[in-house]
Formats: sequence, C-alpha cells, structure tokens
Amino acid sequence: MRSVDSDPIVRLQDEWRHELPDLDTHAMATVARLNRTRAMVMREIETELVAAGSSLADFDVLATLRRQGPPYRMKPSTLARAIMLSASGVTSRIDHLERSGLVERVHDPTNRRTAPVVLTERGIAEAERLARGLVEIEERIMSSLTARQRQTLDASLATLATR
Amino acid sequence: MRSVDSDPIVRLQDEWRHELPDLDTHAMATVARLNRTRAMVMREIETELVAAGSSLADFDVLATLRRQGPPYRMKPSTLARAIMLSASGVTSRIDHLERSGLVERVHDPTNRRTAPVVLTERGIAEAERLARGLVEIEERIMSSLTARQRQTLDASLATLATR
DNA sequence: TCTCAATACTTTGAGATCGAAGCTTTGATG
DNA sequence: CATCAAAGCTTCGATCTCAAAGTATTGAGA
Repeated sequence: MRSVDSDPIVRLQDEWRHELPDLDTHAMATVARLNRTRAMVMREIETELVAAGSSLADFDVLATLRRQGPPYRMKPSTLARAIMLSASGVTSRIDHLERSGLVERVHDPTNRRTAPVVLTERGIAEAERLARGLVEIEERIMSSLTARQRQTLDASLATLATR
Repeated sequence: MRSVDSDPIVRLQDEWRHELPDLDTHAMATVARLNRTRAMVMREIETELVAAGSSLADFDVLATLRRQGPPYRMKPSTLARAIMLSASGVTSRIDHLERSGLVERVHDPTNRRTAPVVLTERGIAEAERLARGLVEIEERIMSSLTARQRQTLDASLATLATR
C-alpha cells in the first residue's frame, strides 16, 4: 500500500523505516511537507510574477510600501523587518527598484542618517496591478482546499510560527 | 480587536483592507503564512544543524543517500530530483561533501557517462547522527500541535502539493 | 561643546543557486 | 560500423543573500 504510494514524503518515511526503524519520522515528514509544498507554491507564484514583468523579490517591497497607504513610505530598516531580509539585502533591492523607477530614496534634512523609501507614481500603480493579479493566482492555488481546511491550515501555521 | 493583534499576517490583511477594500486577501494570507512559518522553522533547524557541525544543504544530500540503504549510492540526476535542486547545484554540493570526505564519486567503467555518488564510512555515520539529532528538534517544533492538528496539516499540505 | 558609543545604511567578499553553454559518452539508425 | 541526437554531468556567468567591515550621523554625557 504505502510502498507503492508515489508521494515523495511517504516514500521518505518508508525508506527511513526500513533503514532506521526506531526513528520516529512523523515530525520530520511534516517539516518536509512544509518545505516541499512551499517550494512548489512559490515557484508557481514566481513564474506568474515574472510573466507579469516583475519578481517575487520586487513585489515584496512594492506591496509592503503600497499597503502602508499614503505617503507609501518606509525606512529601509522597517522594510527589512517586514520582509524578513537583511539590511544589505534591502539595500540592493531598493537599488534595483530605484533603477526601475518604481521607488525613490527621499532625503530628510532633519534626519540624514536614514533615507526612507517611497513609491513613485508608477510604483503605486505597479504594486496595485501586481497585487490584484497575485490574489487571483493565490486563490486558484488554494481552491483545492475547502474553506474549513484553509482555516485550520492557517491556524496550524500560525501556531507553529508563534510557538 | 484585529488591529491590535500583533500577528504580522493579520496586520498585512488589515492594511490591505484599509487600502484596497475589495481585495480578497484570504488566499494571500495563507500563502504568506506558509512562507513565514516555513522560514522560521527552517531557520531554527538550520541553526541546530550548524551547531552540530553541518548544514541543511549537506544534510539533505547525506540523508537522501543514507535512506537508500546499502550501498548508499545514487546518480547525481536522481539526487537532483530527490532534493529539488538543479543539476549544477548538485554538482557543487557533491564537490563540497567530497572535499569534506563524506561522499565519493565512484566511476563505473561500464557507464562512464555518470559517476554515482556514494557515502563514505564517515558519511554514513554522520548522516545517521544528524538524522537522529534532527528528528528530536523537529519533534520539539511540532509539539505545539496536537496529533490531530498535525495530521490535518499534513493532509492539507499534501493536497496543495499534488494539486 | 566635545567626545564617542549607538544607530542606520552601504560596501565588500564569500557562498549558494540557476540556466545556458560545453563536454564526453551512449545507443539508435541506416 | 559510422553517424549523430540524446543523456548526463560540469563549467560559466549572472544574480541573490548574508555577515562583517566601513561610513556617516546622531545624541547622551562629561
């Protein structure tokens, strides 16, 4: 039964059971699923974003700024925390988006230690366009689960994250 | 209520609701949770693996070979599929593990187009040591969920992956 | 006001990963 | 048995990310 199941995680468990029968693979399997499913979902989303002329990395920044509402402005350090990226990673993403004309660094004379990032007009429009496209894709991906399943999935993921 | 909730995903939904009230953020929120939870879980696991003198990247290869059972051997292309990595990515991981003395490329005279990778004695022991340490960590991480919650989480992740 | 530790971003260097291009080997086909 | 397309790994070049080092600015305390 299980040994012919093509689910790679089930196979992984079968293999461990055969090699190290005393190993409890339950938790390991869940972690592996979390990884694989996330990879597949994100690959699909990335593909669609690239087709729409953007990328996940760019969208992360644009959407985070757009969600703040006017004046669509954040300090790099706040942005870093919001998108779970290192300070140097934020610098290079801003550089890239600035070259694309979607964000600008604004210089505040009263505080020259930081240069907040602000969406340009094009950046505002682009963020909204991408967000609208993305919710559709994400809705399609999640449509294989019932509302109840989505709800418990959300709850379990939240529990694991705040643990 | 919600607006004071510190859950970053709930805040994300609140912000979108304020800016683009017609946007249905349910699916987006689940995807965001999948991402964040996975990032937090994997960061924790990576930290422990590094403390144990290894890394997630190395462990992936070692564990995959170890699970096969004797002679602990796989072709690079099979390995690539198993760990969802590009061919060139596999080459560099094998290079690294070979330099560490944990795997070797074995040359089969009857098929010189491929050089299967095999665990060394040290590699076998190391894979088992790391696997045993890891299941404990993963068990600890998952212990915040009930058996039933884990089961439905597994099922939902499996559904999303095979969709 | 002067000093200097803390804050905050940027630069640098290293490492991982990818796709494309490059090589060698294999096996099917005439 | 000669040819050549396909299989399969490696190399190359580009990109991303991080941590550490570097630079500029601020503000607290002497």
